[in-house]
Amino acid sequence: MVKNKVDKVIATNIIVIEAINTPARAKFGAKNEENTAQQGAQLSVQLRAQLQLREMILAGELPAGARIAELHIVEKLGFSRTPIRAALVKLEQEGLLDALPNGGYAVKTFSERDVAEAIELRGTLEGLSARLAAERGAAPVVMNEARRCLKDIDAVLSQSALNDEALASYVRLNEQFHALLSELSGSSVIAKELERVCGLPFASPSGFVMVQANTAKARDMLIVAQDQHWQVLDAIERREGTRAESLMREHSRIAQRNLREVVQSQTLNQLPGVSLIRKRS
Amino acid sequence: MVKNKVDKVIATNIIVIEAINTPARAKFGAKNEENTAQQGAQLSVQLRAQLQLREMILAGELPAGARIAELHIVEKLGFSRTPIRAALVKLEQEGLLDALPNGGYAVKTFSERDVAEAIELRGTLEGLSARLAAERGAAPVVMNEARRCLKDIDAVLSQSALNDEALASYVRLNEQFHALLSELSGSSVIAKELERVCGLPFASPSGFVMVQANTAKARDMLIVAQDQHWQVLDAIERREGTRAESLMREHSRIAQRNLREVVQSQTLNQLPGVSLIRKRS
DNA sequence: CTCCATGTGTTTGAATGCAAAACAGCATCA
DNA sequence: TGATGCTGTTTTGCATTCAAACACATGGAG
Repeated sequence: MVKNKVDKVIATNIIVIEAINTPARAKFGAKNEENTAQQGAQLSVQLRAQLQLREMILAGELPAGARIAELHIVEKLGFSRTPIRAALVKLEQEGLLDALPNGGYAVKTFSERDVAEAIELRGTLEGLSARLAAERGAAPVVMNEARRCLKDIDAVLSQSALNDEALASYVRLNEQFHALLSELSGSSVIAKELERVCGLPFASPSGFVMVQANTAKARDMLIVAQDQHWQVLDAIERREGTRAESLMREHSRIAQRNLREVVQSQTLNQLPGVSLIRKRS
Repeated sequence: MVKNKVDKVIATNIIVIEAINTPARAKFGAKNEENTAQQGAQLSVQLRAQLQLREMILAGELPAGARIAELHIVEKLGFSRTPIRAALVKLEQEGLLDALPNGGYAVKTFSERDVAEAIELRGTLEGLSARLAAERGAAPVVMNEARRCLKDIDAVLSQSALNDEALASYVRLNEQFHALLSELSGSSVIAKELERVCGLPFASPSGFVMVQANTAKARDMLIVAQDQHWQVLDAIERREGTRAESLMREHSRIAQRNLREVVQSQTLNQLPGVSLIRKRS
């Protein structure tokens, strides 16, 4: 699974942050090309342009708020204008670019408040999904998958100190659980919308998984999150819709807390996506 | 305001239904072209293609679920392939088309359940918006605009029997109020997502406004809805977040009820968009 | 009779050429 | 000195052309 590449940045206070909204969208964009195991080999030019552009934007190579000229991108990526135009349209719909009045695009910037609202939005949608799953009853197979996923997370968290690869496992399993959760409602409409929202920078369920590696505090945070995971499944099983909804909303507030911590510690400009967050509205 | 054209269909039982998701999206698509008063005159070719295509889809001219070949559209609209491709991409992101595995698109079909979920989704998002407005406090100017809008609706509803043009006024004002509501939270992120969801067929706040013209029953329904409008504003003003949220959720269930009635009475196939709703999953 | 292979035609994906519109810079006039 | 108009350059929007992939059909072989 090369796909689950995780960018790690060690900041001053031994804070490890993992931000992985890239894979989620990559899967989305490449939905029809699953047969190509090679990364950049057989994908269509447009898709490659889209992926590379997103990476560049998230890495901050294109200055936030700056106008993007097609020709510059053409020059930079070496593709023709047609697929690049298509990629730009896709990225605009994805929310990473703004369409300018007289043509062209600009790299979108997000205030801290925008990010907070995106997280709130995700919590609300996941809450809706969980409530519907509880009210309608969820498919047993998916429930079993979810339970199994949580058991795996339990196993990862059982160790008292988490190394980098344990953390990577957590992030992967966490993504998986949230994906299963959006499946539990059986609603493709909501699942699609949820997928969209998670594409916004840092709104992804594992957008911030912050760990102060040596202290137990960070692990404790994950323990709390994992308890919420179990309780949500329990609520869904007992058909307690409101409880399930509340739990998912509260669950998303962990990300809110992490967001606050991240913007306070200013040292993290290397993180993919932070360059898009402007300090003050 | 030619833009607010309303398609009216008189069915057997003197049921008048107004469906207007076209103008809302048109405004969205043409956001940067407000200076051009003429309808089809100065708009870019791509935009015209997009609008015409959407109209054709909603009118059912393209068979639901059928594959759309670019060349057919080119032939039909007379534009070149480039702007048509762009329009297709936009319409796919909008949710009216599905991208097929090997290129090309298909007209998306919606089960009754899909539509119900879209409405539920809108209710949830409007609820979130209302709650945030209440918790954070809303901008007084927007609140005043909203109040004024509701007073206008009151005036329309004051007459005991509603003729067609009164109904059209209601629909217009209703759209306006819901737009103001999404503005009240002050969240561009949520507003944007709400706009997206309202683009789905029939998920728009006035997606169904059903009136059995001669009976008082339909007018009473609007009276109820209007009361919810006022109560939401009241809740926001009193900073009662949960109440505001619950009200908007319940408000959306009026649309659910209308949906059920519409699909039961089978006579309405002329309505823009109904052809996309398939009977059984 | 069935199954596989090959060829043709249709369809999308990508590239390039062309024209029009927007922006920047400069010069001229008030 | 400031504002306005003109011109040249850049940039986007649209059309057309070229190439490659897929689907279907037809023919041959087992």
